[in-house]
Amino acid sequence: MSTFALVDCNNFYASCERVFRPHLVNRPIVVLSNNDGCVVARSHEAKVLGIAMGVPLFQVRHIVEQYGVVVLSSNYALYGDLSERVTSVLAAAAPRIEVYSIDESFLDLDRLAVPDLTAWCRDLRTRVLRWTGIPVSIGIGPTKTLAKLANRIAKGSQRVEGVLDLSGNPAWTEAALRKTAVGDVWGIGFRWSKMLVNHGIGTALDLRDAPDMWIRRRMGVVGLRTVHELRGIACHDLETEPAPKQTTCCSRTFGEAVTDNVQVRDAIVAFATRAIEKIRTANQVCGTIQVFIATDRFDTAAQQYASSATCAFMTPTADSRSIVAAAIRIFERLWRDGFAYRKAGVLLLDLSSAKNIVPSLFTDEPPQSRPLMKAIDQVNARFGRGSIGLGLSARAAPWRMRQEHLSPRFTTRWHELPVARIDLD
DNA sequence: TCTGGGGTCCTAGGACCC
DNA sequence: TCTGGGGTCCTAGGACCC
Repeated sequence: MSTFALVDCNNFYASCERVFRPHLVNRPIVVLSNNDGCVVARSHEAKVLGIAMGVPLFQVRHIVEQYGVVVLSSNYALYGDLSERVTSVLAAAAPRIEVYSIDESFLDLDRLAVPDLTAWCRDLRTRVLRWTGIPVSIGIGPTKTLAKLANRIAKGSQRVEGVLDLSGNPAWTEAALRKTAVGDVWGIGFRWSKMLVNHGIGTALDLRDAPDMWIRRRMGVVGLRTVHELRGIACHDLETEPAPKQTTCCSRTFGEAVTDNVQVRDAIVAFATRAIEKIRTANQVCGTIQVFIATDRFDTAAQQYASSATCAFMTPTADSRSIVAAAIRIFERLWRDGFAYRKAGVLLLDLSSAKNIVPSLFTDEPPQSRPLMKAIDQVNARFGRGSIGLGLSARAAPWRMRQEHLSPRFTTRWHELPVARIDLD
Protein backbone atom coordinates (compact mmCIF):
# COMPACT_ATOMS: atom_id res chain seq x y z
CA MET A 1 0.00 0.00 0.00
CA SER A 2 1.39 3.35 -0.99
CA THR A 3 0.56 6.91 -0.09
CA PHE A 4 1.07 9.68 -2.59
CA ALA A 5 0.76 13.41 -2.18
CA LEU A 6 0.26 15.71 -5.12
CA VAL A 7 1.48 19.24 -4.53
CA ASP A 8 0.05 21.61 -7.11
CA CYS A 9 0.76 25.32 -7.30
CA ASN A 10 -2.40 27.42 -7.35
CA ASN A 11 -2.82 29.32 -10.63
CA PHE A 12 0.92 29.00 -11.03
CA TYR A 13 1.77 31.50 -13.78
CA ALA A 14 -0.54 34.13 -12.32
CA SER A 15 0.95 33.52 -8.87
CA CYS A 16 4.48 33.94 -10.28
CA GLU A 17 3.55 37.28 -11.81
CA ARG A 18 2.34 38.44 -8.40
CA VAL A 19 5.40 37.51 -6.38
CA PHE A 20 7.32 40.65 -7.31
CA ARG A 21 4.34 42.80 -8.19
CA PRO A 22 2.08 42.78 -5.18
CA HIS A 23 -0.27 45.33 -6.73
CA LEU A 24 -1.48 42.44 -8.94
CA VAL A 25 -2.83 40.59 -5.89
CA ASN A 26 -6.64 40.31 -5.99
CA ARG A 27 -6.71 41.56 -9.59
CA PRO A 28 -7.82 39.35 -12.47
CA ILE A 29 -4.80 38.20 -14.49
CA VAL A 30 -4.49 36.14 -17.67
CA VAL A 31 -1.25 34.81 -19.12
CA LEU A 32 -1.06 34.19 -22.86
CA SER A 33 0.46 31.50 -25.04
CA ASN A 34 3.24 32.20 -27.49
CA ASN A 35 2.32 34.87 -30.02
CA ASP A 36 -0.02 36.25 -27.36
CA GLY A 37 -2.68 34.02 -28.89
CA CYS A 38 -4.58 32.01 -26.28
CA VAL A 39 -5.19 32.27 -22.56
CA VAL A 40 -3.05 29.55 -20.93
CA ALA A 41 -3.34 30.60 -17.29
CA ARG A 42 -5.77 32.61 -15.21
CA SER A 43 -5.83 33.96 -11.70
CA HIS A 44 -8.77 33.00 -9.52
CA GLU A 45 -10.42 36.38 -10.22
CA ALA A 46 -10.12 35.83 -13.99
CA LYS A 47 -11.71 32.37 -13.69
CA VAL A 48 -14.61 33.88 -11.77
CA LEU A 49 -15.16 36.34 -14.65
CA GLY A 50 -15.79 33.34 -16.89
CA ILE A 51 -12.59 33.43 -18.93
CA ALA A 52 -12.07 29.84 -20.06
CA MET A 53 -8.78 28.01 -20.32
CA GLY A 54 -7.36 28.01 -23.84
CA VAL A 55 -9.65 30.59 -25.39
CA PRO A 56 -8.16 32.95 -27.97
CA LEU A 57 -7.66 36.37 -26.41
CA PHE A 58 -9.77 38.13 -29.03
CA GLN A 59 -12.82 36.12 -27.98
CA VAL A 60 -12.70 37.47 -24.42
CA ARG A 61 -11.53 40.97 -25.29
CA HIS A 62 -14.81 42.45 -24.07
CA ILE A 63 -14.38 40.91 -20.60
CA VAL A 64 -10.77 42.07 -20.45
CA GLU A 65 -11.75 45.63 -21.21
CA GLN A 66 -14.85 45.74 -19.04
CA TYR A 67 -13.14 44.43 -15.90
CA GLY A 68 -9.60 45.70 -16.40
CA VAL A 69 -8.09 42.23 -16.61
CA VAL A 70 -4.28 42.34 -16.55
CA VAL A 71 -2.96 40.66 -19.73
CA LEU A 72 0.56 39.21 -19.72
CA SER A 73 2.76 37.30 -22.18
CA SER A 74 4.31 34.04 -20.96
CA ASN A 75 7.52 34.66 -19.03
CA TYR A 76 9.07 31.20 -18.86
CA ALA A 77 12.37 32.44 -17.46
CA LEU A 78 10.49 33.64 -14.38
CA TYR A 79 8.15 30.63 -14.09
CA GLY A 80 10.97 28.12 -14.54
CA ASP A 81 13.07 29.71 -11.83
CA LEU A 82 10.23 29.96 -9.29
CA SER A 83 9.28 26.38 -10.12
CA GLU A 84 12.77 25.24 -9.16
CA ARG A 85 12.52 27.08 -5.87
CA VAL A 86 9.23 25.40 -4.99
CA THR A 87 10.62 22.01 -6.00
CA SER A 88 13.70 22.43 -3.85
CA VAL A 89 11.58 23.17 -0.77
CA LEU A 90 9.54 20.01 -1.42
CA ALA A 91 12.61 17.88 -2.12
CA ALA A 92 14.12 18.93 1.19
CA ALA A 93 10.98 17.82 3.03
CA ALA A 94 10.02 14.51 1.41
CA PRO A 95 12.15 11.36 1.05
CA ARG A 96 11.19 10.83 -2.60
CA ILE A 97 9.79 13.28 -5.10
CA GLU A 98 8.67 13.16 -8.71
CA VAL A 99 8.68 16.51 -10.47
CA TYR A 100 5.69 15.97 -12.70
CA SER A 101 5.40 19.33 -14.42
CA ILE A 102 6.37 22.95 -13.99
CA ASP A 103 3.79 23.36 -11.23
CA GLU A 104 3.16 19.87 -9.84
CA SER A 105 5.14 17.31 -7.86
CA PHE A 106 4.21 13.93 -6.43
CA LEU A 107 5.68 13.06 -3.03
CA ASP A 108 6.10 9.63 -1.49
CA LEU A 109 4.64 9.85 2.01
CA ASP A 110 5.11 6.17 2.86
CA ARG A 111 8.38 6.39 4.66
CA LEU A 112 7.38 9.55 6.42
CA ALA A 113 6.96 8.60 10.05
CA VAL A 114 4.48 11.29 10.99
CA PRO A 115 1.27 10.62 12.89
CA ASP A 116 -0.81 13.23 11.08
CA LEU A 117 -0.24 13.60 7.34
CA THR A 118 -2.70 16.45 7.05
CA ALA A 119 -0.91 18.53 9.66
CA TRP A 120 2.45 17.76 8.08
CA CYS A 121 1.20 18.86 4.65
CA ARG A 122 -0.35 22.04 6.03
CA ASP A 123 3.01 22.89 7.53
CA LEU A 124 4.75 22.18 4.22
CA ARG A 125 2.27 24.38 2.44
CA THR A 126 2.97 27.28 4.79
CA ARG A 127 6.70 26.84 4.29
CA VAL A 128 6.45 26.89 0.48
CA LEU A 129 4.37 30.05 0.61
CA ARG A 130 6.72 31.79 3.02
CA TRP A 131 9.93 30.81 1.24
CA THR A 132 8.83 31.23 -2.38
CA GLY A 133 5.69 33.35 -2.39
CA ILE A 134 3.77 30.64 -4.24
CA PRO A 135 0.53 29.20 -2.78
CA VAL A 136 0.01 25.45 -3.23
CA SER A 137 -2.67 22.84 -2.57
CA ILE A 138 -1.98 19.26 -1.52
CA GLY A 139 -4.01 16.10 -2.15
CA ILE A 140 -3.21 12.74 -0.55
CA GLY A 141 -4.32 9.30 -1.72
CA PRO A 142 -3.30 5.65 -2.17
CA THR A 143 -2.76 6.17 -5.93
CA LYS A 144 -1.61 9.09 -8.03
CA THR A 145 -5.03 9.40 -9.62
CA LEU A 146 -6.74 9.63 -6.21
CA ALA A 147 -4.11 12.11 -4.96
CA LYS A 148 -4.89 14.23 -8.02
CA LEU A 149 -8.57 14.01 -7.31
CA ALA A 150 -8.05 14.95 -3.66
CA ASN A 151 -5.98 17.90 -4.80
CA ARG A 152 -8.76 19.20 -7.03
CA ILE A 153 -11.18 19.15 -4.14
CA ALA A 154 -8.66 20.75 -1.78
CA LYS A 155 -8.27 23.62 -4.24
CA GLY A 156 -11.97 24.27 -4.46
CA SER A 157 -12.75 24.07 -0.77
CA GLN A 158 -12.24 26.77 1.84
CA ARG A 159 -12.84 24.30 4.67
CA VAL A 160 -9.88 21.98 4.19
CA GLU A 161 -7.22 24.74 4.24
CA GLY A 162 -5.47 23.52 1.12
CA VAL A 163 -4.94 19.89 2.18
CA LEU A 164 -7.20 16.86 1.69
CA ASP A 165 -6.18 13.33 2.74
CA LEU A 166 -8.22 10.51 1.19
CA SER A 167 -5.84 7.71 2.17
CA GLY A 168 -7.40 5.07 4.39
CA ASN A 169 -10.77 6.77 4.34
CA PRO A 170 -13.24 4.89 2.11
CA ALA A 171 -16.23 7.03 3.08
CA TRP A 172 -14.53 10.30 2.16
CA THR A 173 -13.11 8.73 -0.98
CA GLU A 174 -16.53 7.65 -2.13
CA ALA A 175 -17.97 11.10 -1.43
CA ALA A 176 -15.07 12.69 -3.33
CA LEU A 177 -15.59 10.39 -6.31
CA ARG A 178 -19.29 11.14 -6.32
CA LYS A 179 -18.81 14.89 -6.56
CA THR A 180 -16.11 14.71 -9.25
CA ALA A 181 -17.27 14.89 -12.87
CA VAL A 182 -15.82 12.08 -14.97
CA GLY A 183 -14.06 14.58 -17.24
CA ASP A 184 -12.17 15.98 -14.25
CA VAL A 185 -10.48 12.65 -13.57
CA TRP A 186 -6.77 12.59 -14.43
CA GLY A 187 -6.47 10.69 -17.70
CA ILE A 188 -10.00 11.37 -18.94
CA GLY A 189 -9.89 14.03 -21.63
CA PHE A 190 -12.51 15.71 -23.76
CA ARG A 191 -13.32 12.78 -26.06
CA TRP A 192 -13.51 10.04 -23.48
CA SER A 193 -15.51 12.25 -21.18
CA LYS A 194 -18.12 12.77 -23.89
CA MET A 195 -18.21 9.08 -24.73
CA LEU A 196 -18.56 8.07 -21.06
CA VAL A 197 -21.32 10.59 -20.34
CA ASN A 198 -23.20 9.27 -23.39
CA HIS A 199 -23.09 5.85 -21.75
CA GLY A 200 -24.41 7.10 -18.44
CA ILE A 201 -21.03 7.35 -16.71
CA GLY A 202 -21.11 10.90 -15.39
CA THR A 203 -19.01 10.84 -12.23
CA ALA A 204 -15.70 9.43 -11.09
CA LEU A 205 -17.71 7.03 -8.92
CA ASP A 206 -19.58 5.68 -11.97
CA LEU A 207 -16.26 5.22 -13.73
CA ARG A 208 -14.74 3.39 -10.77
CA ASP A 209 -17.62 0.92 -10.83
CA ALA A 210 -17.72 0.38 -14.59
CA PRO A 211 -17.00 -3.19 -15.81
CA ASP A 212 -13.37 -3.91 -16.74
CA MET A 213 -14.15 -5.56 -20.07
CA TRP A 214 -16.23 -2.66 -21.28
CA ILE A 215 -13.54 -0.13 -20.29
CA ARG A 216 -10.84 -2.26 -21.92
CA ARG A 217 -12.77 -2.39 -25.18
CA ARG A 218 -13.65 1.30 -25.33
CA MET A 219 -10.53 2.88 -23.81
CA GLY A 220 -7.75 0.32 -24.08
CA VAL A 221 -5.24 -0.52 -21.38
CA VAL A 222 -4.60 3.14 -20.69
CA GLY A 223 -8.21 3.74 -19.65
CA LEU A 224 -8.32 0.54 -17.63
CA ARG A 225 -5.34 1.69 -15.59
CA THR A 226 -7.16 4.88 -14.69
CA VAL A 227 -10.17 2.88 -13.47
CA HIS A 228 -7.97 0.63 -11.33
CA GLU A 229 -6.30 3.67 -9.83
CA LEU A 230 -9.71 5.04 -8.86
CA ARG A 231 -10.28 1.75 -7.01
CA GLY A 232 -7.10 2.33 -5.04
CA ILE A 233 -4.92 -0.10 -7.01
CA ALA A 234 -1.71 1.75 -7.84
CA CYS A 235 -0.70 1.34 -11.49
CA HIS A 236 1.60 4.33 -11.67
CA ASP A 237 4.63 4.44 -9.40
CA LEU A 238 6.63 7.48 -8.44
CA GLU A 239 9.18 8.25 -11.13
CA THR A 240 11.98 9.94 -9.31
CA GLU A 241 14.45 9.81 -12.18
CA PRO A 242 13.09 11.66 -15.16
CA ALA A 243 12.99 9.15 -18.02
CA PRO A 244 15.32 10.17 -20.82
CA LYS A 245 13.38 11.84 -23.61
CA GLN A 246 12.63 9.83 -26.72
CA THR A 247 11.84 12.83 -28.87
CA THR A 248 12.37 16.52 -28.68
CA CYS A 249 10.65 19.16 -30.69
CA CYS A 250 10.94 22.82 -31.54
CA SER A 251 8.04 24.31 -33.44
CA ARG A 252 6.27 27.64 -33.71
CA THR A 253 3.26 29.26 -35.17
CA PHE A 254 4.66 32.28 -37.02
CA GLY A 255 3.74 35.80 -35.97
CA GLU A 256 2.41 36.21 -39.52
CA ALA A 257 2.01 33.96 -42.56
CA VAL A 258 5.14 33.57 -44.70
CA THR A 259 5.26 32.85 -48.43
CA ASP A 260 9.00 33.23 -48.93
CA ASN A 261 11.01 30.03 -49.10
CA VAL A 262 14.11 31.61 -47.57
CA GLN A 263 12.24 32.93 -44.57
CA VAL A 264 10.65 29.59 -43.76
CA ARG A 265 14.02 27.94 -44.26
CA ASP A 266 15.55 30.39 -41.76
CA ALA A 267 12.89 29.35 -39.28
CA ILE A 268 13.64 25.66 -39.86
CA VAL A 269 17.34 26.30 -39.30
CA ALA A 270 16.60 28.17 -36.08
CA PHE A 271 14.27 25.42 -34.81
CA ALA A 272 16.77 22.70 -35.67
CA THR A 273 19.51 24.64 -33.91
CA ARG A 274 17.42 25.02 -30.77
CA ALA A 275 16.38 21.35 -30.78
CA ILE A 276 20.01 20.27 -31.14
CA GLU A 277 20.99 22.44 -28.19
CA LYS A 278 18.36 20.68 -26.13
CA ILE A 279 19.63 17.19 -26.91
CA ARG A 280 23.27 18.16 -26.43
CA THR A 281 22.40 19.60 -23.02
CA ALA A 282 20.89 16.23 -22.13
CA ASN A 283 23.97 14.50 -23.54
CA GLN A 284 21.89 12.75 -26.17
CA VAL A 285 22.22 12.00 -29.86
CA CYS A 286 19.40 11.60 -32.35
CA GLY A 287 18.86 8.85 -34.89
CA THR A 288 16.15 10.48 -36.97
CA ILE A 289 15.03 13.97 -37.82
CA GLN A 290 11.58 15.05 -38.89
CA VAL A 291 10.62 18.40 -40.41
CA PHE A 292 7.10 19.70 -40.98
CA ILE A 293 5.60 22.81 -42.54
CA ALA A 294 1.94 23.81 -42.65
CA THR A 295 -0.37 26.58 -43.74
CA ASP A 296 -2.85 28.29 -41.42
CA ARG A 297 -5.53 25.73 -40.60
CA PHE A 298 -7.84 28.44 -39.25
CA ASP A 299 -7.77 30.44 -42.48
CA THR A 300 -10.52 28.64 -44.33
CA ALA A 301 -10.22 30.92 -47.35
CA ALA A 302 -6.57 30.02 -47.96
CA GLN A 303 -5.24 27.02 -49.87
CA GLN A 304 -4.17 24.42 -47.31
CA TYR A 305 -1.03 22.37 -47.40
CA ALA A 306 0.78 20.45 -44.69
CA SER A 307 3.49 17.89 -45.00
CA SER A 308 6.24 16.24 -43.04
CA ALA A 309 9.11 13.92 -43.77
CA THR A 310 11.87 12.21 -41.88
CA CYS A 311 15.47 11.27 -42.46
CA ALA A 312 17.48 8.69 -40.56
CA PHE A 313 21.18 9.21 -39.86
CA MET A 314 23.62 6.40 -40.49
CA THR A 315 25.07 7.00 -37.05
CA PRO A 316 23.11 8.78 -34.30
CA THR A 317 24.46 12.31 -34.08
CA ALA A 318 24.31 15.61 -32.20
CA ASP A 319 26.36 17.54 -34.75
CA SER A 320 24.72 20.83 -35.71
CA ARG A 321 26.14 20.67 -39.22
CA SER A 322 24.77 17.22 -40.07
CA ILE A 323 21.40 17.87 -38.50
CA VAL A 324 20.85 21.33 -39.94
CA ALA A 325 21.94 20.11 -43.38
CA ALA A 326 19.44 17.26 -43.15
CA ALA A 327 16.73 19.65 -42.00
CA ILE A 328 17.31 21.89 -45.01
CA ARG A 329 17.29 18.92 -47.41
CA ILE A 330 13.97 17.70 -46.03
CA PHE A 331 12.56 21.20 -46.04
CA GLU A 332 13.36 21.74 -49.73
CA ARG A 333 11.65 18.45 -50.51
CA LEU A 334 8.51 19.49 -48.64
CA TRP A 335 8.37 23.02 -49.98
CA ARG A 336 5.59 23.96 -52.42
CA ASP A 337 5.44 27.44 -53.91
CA GLY A 338 2.29 29.48 -53.66
CA PHE A 339 1.20 28.70 -50.11
CA ALA A 340 1.19 31.01 -47.10
CA TYR A 341 2.93 29.06 -44.32
CA ARG A 342 1.98 29.68 -40.74
CA LYS A 343 3.65 26.92 -38.79
CA ALA A 344 6.77 24.80 -38.97
CA GLY A 345 8.82 22.61 -36.74
CA VAL A 346 11.70 20.22 -36.30
CA LEU A 347 11.51 16.99 -34.30
CA LEU A 348 14.53 14.98 -33.25
CA LEU A 349 13.53 11.32 -32.83
CA ASP A 350 15.08 8.06 -31.66
CA LEU A 351 17.10 9.88 -29.03
CA SER A 352 19.69 7.89 -27.13
CA SER A 353 22.54 8.55 -24.77
CA ALA A 354 25.66 9.94 -26.41
CA LYS A 355 27.71 7.61 -24.23
CA ASN A 356 26.88 4.37 -25.96
CA ILE A 357 26.92 5.09 -29.66
CA VAL A 358 28.99 2.71 -31.67
CA PRO A 359 31.28 4.51 -34.11
CA SER A 360 30.59 3.48 -37.67
CA LEU A 361 32.87 3.26 -40.66
CA PHE A 362 30.19 4.92 -42.77
CA THR A 363 29.36 7.76 -40.45
CA ASP A 364 27.85 10.97 -41.74
CA GLU A 365 29.28 12.87 -38.80
CA PRO A 366 31.92 15.42 -39.78
CA PRO A 367 35.37 15.08 -38.20
CA GLN A 368 36.16 16.83 -34.92
CA SER A 369 32.47 16.94 -34.23
CA ARG A 370 32.41 16.54 -30.48
CA PRO A 371 35.08 19.09 -29.52
CA LEU A 372 33.67 21.62 -31.97
CA MET A 373 30.11 21.25 -30.68
CA LYS A 374 31.35 21.48 -27.11
CA ALA A 375 33.16 24.72 -27.92
CA ILE A 376 30.03 26.18 -29.54
CA ASP A 377 27.91 25.27 -26.52
CA GLN A 378 30.43 26.81 -24.14
CA VAL A 379 30.55 30.08 -26.08
CA ASN A 380 26.77 30.27 -26.11
CA ALA A 381 26.55 29.41 -22.44
CA ARG A 382 28.92 32.22 -21.61
CA PHE A 383 27.81 34.97 -23.99
CA GLY A 384 24.15 34.09 -24.48
CA ARG A 385 22.19 31.88 -26.80
CA GLY A 386 22.84 32.57 -30.48
CA SER A 387 26.23 34.21 -29.91
CA ILE A 388 27.82 31.68 -32.21
CA GLY A 389 26.13 29.49 -34.79
CA LEU A 390 26.22 28.26 -38.34
CA GLY A 391 25.76 31.64 -40.01
CA LEU A 392 22.49 30.55 -41.52
CA SER A 393 19.70 31.92 -39.39
CA ALA A 394 18.37 35.43 -39.60
CA ARG A 395 18.07 37.41 -36.39
CA ALA A 396 15.01 39.47 -37.17
CA ALA A 397 12.36 37.69 -39.15
CA PRO A 398 8.62 38.03 -39.60
CA TRP A 399 8.03 34.61 -38.13
CA ARG A 400 9.36 35.63 -34.72
CA MET A 401 6.64 35.45 -32.15
CA ARG A 402 4.79 38.32 -30.63
CA GLN A 403 5.19 39.02 -26.93
CA GLU A 404 3.72 42.39 -26.28
CA HIS A 405 2.89 42.07 -22.58
CA LEU A 406 6.07 40.58 -21.14
CA SER A 407 6.94 41.16 -17.49
CA PRO A 408 10.58 41.40 -16.30
CA ARG A 409 12.59 38.22 -15.66
CA PHE A 410 12.93 39.29 -12.04
CA THR A 411 15.02 36.42 -10.77
CA THR A 412 17.34 35.45 -13.62
CA ARG A 413 18.64 38.72 -15.12
CA TRP A 414 20.70 41.25 -13.21
CA HIS A 415 19.20 44.24 -14.98
CA GLU A 416 15.65 43.03 -14.36
CA LEU A 417 15.91 42.49 -10.61
CA PRO A 418 13.00 43.83 -8.59
CA VAL A 419 13.79 47.11 -6.86
CA ALA A 420 12.54 47.96 -3.40
CA ARG A 421 12.24 51.64 -2.62
CA ILE A 422 12.09 52.83 0.96
CA ASP A 423 10.70 56.26 1.51
CA LEU A 424 12.69 57.85 4.33
CA ASP A 425 10.60 60.96 4.76
C1' DT B 1 -6.88 41.42 -37.49
C1' DC B 2 -6.27 37.93 -33.44
C1' DT B 3 -6.59 30.45 -32.44
C1' DG B 4 0.42 27.65 -28.13
C1' DG B 5 4.25 24.39 -27.46
C1' DG B 6 6.21 20.13 -25.85
C1' DG B 7 5.62 15.65 -24.58
C1' DT B 8 3.78 10.22 -24.18
C1' DC B 9 1.50 6.07 -25.85
C1' DC B 10 -1.23 3.56 -29.15
C1' DT B 11 -3.25 2.19 -33.74
C1' DA B 12 -3.50 1.64 -38.64
C1' DG B 13 -2.65 1.51 -43.55
C1' DG B 14 0.47 1.39 -47.45
C1' DA B 15 4.97 0.36 -49.56
C1' DC B 16 8.39 -2.70 -49.69
C1' DC B 17 11.24 -6.75 -48.35
C1' DC B 18 12.06 -11.88 -47.75
C1' DT C 1 -2.57 -14.85 -62.42
C1' DC C 2 -3.37 -16.04 -57.85
C1' DT C 3 -1.99 -17.57 -53.37
C1' DG C 4 0.51 -16.38 -47.72
C1' DG C 5 2.96 -15.07 -43.42
C1' DG C 6 6.08 -12.11 -41.18
C1' DG C 7 8.70 -8.17 -40.88
C1' DT C 8 10.29 -3.02 -41.23
C1' DC C 9 9.73 1.70 -42.37
C1' DC C 10 7.07 5.70 -43.21
C1' DT C 11 3.18 8.65 -42.58
C1' DA C 12 -0.78 9.95 -40.28
C1' DG C 13 -3.82 10.44 -36.70
C1' DG C 14 -6.18 9.81 -32.23
C1' DA C 15 -6.11 9.87 -27.36
C1' DC C 16 -4.12 11.85 -23.19
C1' DC C 17 -1.06 15.16 -20.05
C1' DC C 18 0.91 19.89 -18.60
